[in-house]
Amino acid sequence: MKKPVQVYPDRVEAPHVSDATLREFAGYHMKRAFNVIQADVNRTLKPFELRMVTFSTLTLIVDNPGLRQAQLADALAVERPNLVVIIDELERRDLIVRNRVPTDRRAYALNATLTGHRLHGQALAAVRGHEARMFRDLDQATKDVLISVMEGIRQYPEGSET
Amino acid sequence: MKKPVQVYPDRVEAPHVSDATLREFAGYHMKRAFNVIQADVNRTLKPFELRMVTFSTLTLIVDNPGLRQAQLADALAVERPNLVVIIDELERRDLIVRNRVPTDRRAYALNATLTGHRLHGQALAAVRGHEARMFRDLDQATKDVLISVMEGIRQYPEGSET
DNA sequence: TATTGTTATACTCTATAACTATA
DNA sequence: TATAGTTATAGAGTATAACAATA
Repeated sequence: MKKPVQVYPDRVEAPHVSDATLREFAGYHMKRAFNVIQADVNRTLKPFELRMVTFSTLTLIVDNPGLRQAQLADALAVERPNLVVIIDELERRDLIVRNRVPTDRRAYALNATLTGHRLHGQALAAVRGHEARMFRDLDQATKDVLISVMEGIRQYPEGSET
Repeated sequence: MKKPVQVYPDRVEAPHVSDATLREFAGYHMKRAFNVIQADVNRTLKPFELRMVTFSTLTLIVDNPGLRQAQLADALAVERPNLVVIIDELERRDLIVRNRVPTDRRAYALNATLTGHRLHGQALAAVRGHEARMFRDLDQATKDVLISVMEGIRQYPEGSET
């Protein structure tokens, strides 16, 4: 079977696009790779009607019963107003509940329901499968290096222009 | 069947939030790191009134004179419809021009103007500064590993669930 | 005064269907 | 019929200001 012939008659322009300048930037490669990962994880979570952010949110609530929204927003690096709609969605699906905190009536303590725990267990297994798929070519040492580099970048303060 | 008991009596608040489950995922770390990078590069490009995507687009046009929009969209991994507004923006600012291709009147050949070349030169220097800032703690070997890992992930085909 | 959660809003990014004009 | 560029639209992600209730 032969390649489909792409005819570009007396084309002057290059048939292949050079991205030599962009390729020097690690940030460019990260964006491209992250898009692939994001798409794959969302595909993976689709059967559970979860997205990356709703899965992460549910995970933190499962792991930290009684968490408040402000703490959660901080842990997820999500703005408080944006978290509200995420919490709304999880609560509407009866995966979590907002409980009033008796000692501070401004705040809510967030807890996963039984349904939430169950769904989370299933989704977690699926996400682990996704992770294995995405990083199957990496030995553990390389993956550890990758994670420690990401960790280092994440902790740069906002205005760290030295 | 009884409802799960939701009692969290005299909890003040959890003093620290555990993200132990999420931390096992390289994809989670990548998201967080990429958000930091994205914010920093956009801050860096603000003086030029460019964003990450408009900078990348301008770069490819500078490096590949006469590029067509479909090739560009493919190279940037951006959908064709989304590229149109990006090209519109760059053209409105007189950074690039759409030239008709005489041999194929459906297509445009994209070229940077003198203004576009100049702005790109300045922006490129700034982005190199950003990159040095973000990855200042990495030796070149580690950075090369990072890039090759990202490259590998990026090239996974859409439905590669093995 | 400050904080928690909320509403409203806006801009960006991503994705798909369908149109037009050409090939 | 297929392709290049376009229009329209919709869903997410991200960010800020301002408000009510409470501390």
